[in-house]
Amino acid sequence: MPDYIYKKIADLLRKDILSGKYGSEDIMPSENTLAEEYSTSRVTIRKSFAILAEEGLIKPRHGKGYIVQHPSHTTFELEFSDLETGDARHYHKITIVEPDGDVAVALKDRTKYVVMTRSTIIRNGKAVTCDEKYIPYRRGEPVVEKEINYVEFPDMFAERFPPVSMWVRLEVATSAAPRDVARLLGYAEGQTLMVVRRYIYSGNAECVGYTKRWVGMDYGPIVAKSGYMVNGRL
Amino acid sequence: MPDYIYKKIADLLRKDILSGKYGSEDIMPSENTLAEEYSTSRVTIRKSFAILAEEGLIKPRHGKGYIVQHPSHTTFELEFSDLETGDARHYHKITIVEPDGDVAVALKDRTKYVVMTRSTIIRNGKAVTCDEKYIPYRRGEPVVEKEINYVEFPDMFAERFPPVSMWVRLEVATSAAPRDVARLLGYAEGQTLMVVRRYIYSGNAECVGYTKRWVGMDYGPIVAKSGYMVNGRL
DNA sequence: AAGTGGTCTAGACCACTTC
DNA sequence: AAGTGGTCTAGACCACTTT
Repeated sequence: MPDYIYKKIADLLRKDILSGKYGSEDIMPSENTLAEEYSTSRVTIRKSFAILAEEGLIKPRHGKGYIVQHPSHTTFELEFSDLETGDARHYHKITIVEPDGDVAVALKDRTKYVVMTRSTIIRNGKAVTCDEKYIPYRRGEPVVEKEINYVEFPDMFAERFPPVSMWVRLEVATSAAPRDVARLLGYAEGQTLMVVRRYIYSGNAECVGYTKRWVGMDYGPIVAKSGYMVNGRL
Repeated sequence: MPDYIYKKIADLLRKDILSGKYGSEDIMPSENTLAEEYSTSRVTIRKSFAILAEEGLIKPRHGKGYIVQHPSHTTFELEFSDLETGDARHYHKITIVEPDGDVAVALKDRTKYVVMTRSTIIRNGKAVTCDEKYIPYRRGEPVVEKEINYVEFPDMFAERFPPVSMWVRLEVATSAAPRDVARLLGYAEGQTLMVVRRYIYSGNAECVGYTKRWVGMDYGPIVAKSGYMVNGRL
């Protein structure tokens, strides 16, 4: 829609890269050359190049020029949130337990007690995941009401930590379902299921939360995407 | 090291956001205000804001101002490549087969024959994954030598498609291991294993390749990361 | 020495939002 | 009408790379 100069030029240059006119390791025309060619200022050309650089198509080299770099497709973007659109969540259990096994390892035995929340995601009337959340227990805090209201993790910790200083490690693996989980999802005990684990770390590298999602066969795969987009479309 | 003005100001503003001085939904001081405050030009302030916007900490609103946005940690970055450092790859089989089952679905029955390559990744003397690759067969092309030499997918297709116009869909799920796979990885037939599938699409949305990785228990989890980085460190 | 990208300035006009 | 971000210009000086 907009006839912005920098955008137009970026589109033209991108096309030249995608079409193969400029191949990998080639050096693009210089900023000054293009500024003159398109009768515009150098700043505008820089803005066009900044777009392509952001997209990973070129890489600037001081004193040399912009070098064409075709992407290698080894980095993927994965979307994963607690709330999936159209799904319902059922809460089954909220208890205070002593951490053991992977929970103790994840939270590094920092606290004697953790709040454990167990819930399932219901899709088409069937439980497709079994989610467990473990949060260090703090004496004197009202537990049940709080935990049940917060579904998204960042909110959960908003009052304890500045949310922006947290980060999450996500793991996907398989594991044998324990009795409770198997029953909720309708499988035999010991059935191998996909498990998504999340470790929530605070800014000072402390693990302040741990979640485990047992994924049923009906849930579908975990999906990630990679590659080069044009106009927001792959 | 560098005492660039725009970087310094970006650091100061970031600190103010992380410390909570500016909370979510707050409006940052205007470009003109900050330009005067720091005795610099508006363009330089814009550059500082551009950094924070790129990091996802603020969002510009035309006519209003820059609005603080604390990240929600639902997007993860996943690294996945054929070559893992320190691992060896053994090739077991290269055949030309008629696609059926998931292979036929993935490649949409576009070709009568596909080249199937089966290999395993060896770690500490043990097969930890079983990888299968399916590529549409083109009559008259030298198959075996080519396929065995190319391990990374982008290279594999470099001569057929401009690599930059490709993208990859990655799926993680579980599935029962067939006989051949189970034998190679040392499990019983039918054992549930984690499976990573990749669909390689060309620019015109055609699926031009399909890979399946059966992941053994010793391989470790698929890992992704999310969160806010400062100075390249989480 | 010449050319490149990297930073920075001091203006200008426009589109959008709020009062 | 006033303030905001969005675009754009025509210069300037610097650091780096190549010749």
